[in-house]
Amino acid sequence: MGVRRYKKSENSRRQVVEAAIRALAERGFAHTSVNDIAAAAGMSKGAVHYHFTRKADLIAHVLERCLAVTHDRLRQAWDDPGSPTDKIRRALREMRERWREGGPELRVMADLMAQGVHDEKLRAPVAAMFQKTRSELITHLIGSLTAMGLKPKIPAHIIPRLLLATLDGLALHDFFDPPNEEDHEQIIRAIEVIAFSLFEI
Amino acid sequence: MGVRRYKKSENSRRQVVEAAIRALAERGFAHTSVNDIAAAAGMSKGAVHYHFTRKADLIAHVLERCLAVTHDRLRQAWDDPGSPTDKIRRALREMRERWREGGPELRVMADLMAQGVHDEKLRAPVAAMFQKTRSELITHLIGSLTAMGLKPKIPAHIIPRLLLATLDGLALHDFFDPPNEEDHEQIIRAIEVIAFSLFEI
Amino acid sequence: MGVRRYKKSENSRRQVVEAAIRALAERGFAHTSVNDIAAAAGMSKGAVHYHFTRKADLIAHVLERCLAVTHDRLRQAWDDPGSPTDKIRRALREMRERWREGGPELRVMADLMAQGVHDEKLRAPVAAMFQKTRSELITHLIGSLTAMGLKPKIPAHIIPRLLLATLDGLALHDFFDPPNEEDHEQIIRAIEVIAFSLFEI
Amino acid sequence: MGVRRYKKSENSRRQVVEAAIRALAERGFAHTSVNDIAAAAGMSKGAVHYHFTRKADLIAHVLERCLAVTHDRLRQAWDDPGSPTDKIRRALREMRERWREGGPELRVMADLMAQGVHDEKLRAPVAAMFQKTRSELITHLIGSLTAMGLKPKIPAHIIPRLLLATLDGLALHDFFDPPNEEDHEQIIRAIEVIAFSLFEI
DNA sequence: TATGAATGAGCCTTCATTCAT
DNA sequence: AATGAATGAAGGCTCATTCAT
Repeated sequence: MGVRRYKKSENSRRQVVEAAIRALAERGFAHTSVNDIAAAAGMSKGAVHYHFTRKADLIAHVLERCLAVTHDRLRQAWDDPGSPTDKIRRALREMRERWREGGPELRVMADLMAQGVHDEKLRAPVAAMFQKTRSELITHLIGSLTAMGLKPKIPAHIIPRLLLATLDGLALHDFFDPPNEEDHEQIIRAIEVIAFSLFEI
Repeated sequence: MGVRRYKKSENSRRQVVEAAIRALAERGFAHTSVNDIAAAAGMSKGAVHYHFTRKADLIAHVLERCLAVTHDRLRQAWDDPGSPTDKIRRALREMRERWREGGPELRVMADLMAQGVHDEKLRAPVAAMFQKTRSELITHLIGSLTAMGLKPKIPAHIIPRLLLATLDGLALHDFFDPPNEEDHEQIIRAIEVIAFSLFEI
Repeated sequence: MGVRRYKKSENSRRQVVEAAIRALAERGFAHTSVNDIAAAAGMSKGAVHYHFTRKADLIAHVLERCLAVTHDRLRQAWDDPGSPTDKIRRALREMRERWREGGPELRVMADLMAQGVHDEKLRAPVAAMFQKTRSELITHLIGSLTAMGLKPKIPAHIIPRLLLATLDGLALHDFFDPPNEEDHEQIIRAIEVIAFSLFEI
Repeated sequence: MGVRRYKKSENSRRQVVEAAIRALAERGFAHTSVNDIAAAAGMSKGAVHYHFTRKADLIAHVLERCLAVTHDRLRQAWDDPGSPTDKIRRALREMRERWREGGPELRVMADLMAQGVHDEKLRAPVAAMFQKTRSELITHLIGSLTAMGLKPKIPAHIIPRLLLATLDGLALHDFFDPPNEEDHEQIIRAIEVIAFSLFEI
């Protein structure tokens, strides 16, 4: 009952966050004002600030949401049946595909990542995002790989950093200079090679 | 006298561009105003606008310059003597180190990328930068590796994309969540593992 | 039931007024939002506006209340026992001390004055406050002094104005440039000198 | 020549300050926006900010100017010929008169004084104003009085504080509850009594 | 060629006020 | 009687751009 009372607000908050993601994906952080977000959400600027006192608050929630969406998809890919090798292949492929389609969440994440280099307010949430993603990956991927009897050649906690960095970096390069379909396939294969190269056979 | 005047202008333009690079590296595109650039150049704001009517014009010239400088340094690093394996190791290490310092290049690059994602005018020069860097790498690195009798497991032109993406991605991750000294060493080792894993032994 | 409802409303109104005084004393009119007052009253912003449609309404009631409270305290201070000279000394000292703490009164007073200077609606109540305080003082202080056989050198009704003005003025000066302990003592002595100088010996 | 270059700017700055005084006198600090000041100065908001980066900067200059005007008048009153007693009488009278006419400068000073109680940014400049006024007074008044062979009953540096506080306090009371002409005369006489009471005969 | 002055649009934020419930 | 949600008007400030000199 008490909860009911906040339902409407929760809906509005969600609306704002989703509108923000849309707006940010389209114009980028540097060119998206609170006004733009309000317009995208079909609200007044004041309403946006009612829900998120500072723009930074909103951005933090945006990142959180982006992360959640990303993780959901990853988890789903992982939870589908198959051998560990299949899972790894599927997960890497899935992540790479997601970047490629350039869905709003990814664009936003990439944008905020780059902006965060110079914007102190963005730094903390972006760092948090990175850490969460890594710990997610370490749980699934590394667990499975070692379960397969593969022994990492380098400290296990380094591996997610390396793989995610590779995927993130590829995403950026792809954005500016998209590979053709064939190259794309080769790149995915190469990622697999890389991933397995980090383990003793 | 007419010539002189022209020359003076050219000098001033260069001054402005160089000052802009310094300013952008320090504060980032989003936080660098024309005023900042003017101050860095020891000129008035009006003077900057005299040389570059729009801020975007100036940025384009900044990009051009950055590219040239970056390539010069890369080539130099490569041209130092040593066996091919040494060269590769040194080059990877070199690139990684440069990123790590968080020097001007990273910041300017990050800006360009972020801006380029949403600014069509910047997209082309950024893409050009990526391509040039790759072709640079392909010439040297792959050449050396194959000269060593190593046969790539994947199409050779994919390899620079992969390696550079990895380095770029790592740079970003490092920025937000710097690894300790030990992890850093492991990461470099891992990069080498990755690099050589792309070739048949 | 009808009565009850009315009563409850009165209580709430009082709560709001008291919370407003607390909030205003702490942050000052210019920096106290309806939200702050609502928070101080443990209510919602909407509730405050239910009781006082305009913020100005509320402020008017705050003034009224402040006046009453201030006078009560003054009277109490005066009614303590002692010789007339003692009373005067004690009263002056008392008033000065109260000002010195920089307590709520000073802040509320400062607000009223500042607001009153430019807000016609507030002018009348502020003037009333001044007049009441003066007539209060004239009744007690002057009464006592003449009872002591002291004859004023200037019309008696001027004296409270002068003394209160001095105290008010000193309070402001002290606020911005607090005297050290020794100077403070000297100032109190000087006030006494001043007070008695207005009478024939 | 180099000086000429800044003439125009100096003029504009002065214009802004004077417009600010007018606007502040009319509406009070709390209700005067940078926009209002710009309008009063016949400029754009941007122009005002060009000359005074922060509103606080402008206010500081406003206070300075108010002070200067006030001091000029005081000095003039003081420099006119006459015996020291005459000078003192004339100076006190002059100061009191000035408050009474309620010229813009005085209104502004009173307003900022009161606002300063709650506004940290205003505090410093207001405090500076108080100190300057006091040191001005101490130079003239006390010097003359002691030159007359009058020995202060209280430490000399306290005297300006006391006198100015009295005058400031009276000004505030007068504003809200103006005395009639006769009382006004009595008040001036009383101030003289007070001033001389602080010295041994 | 270069400058100081000025502009105007836009940004984030605050806040009194209104309103449906 | 009271609340949470939403609004819209300012407010201070930044900044690319223009312009007379």
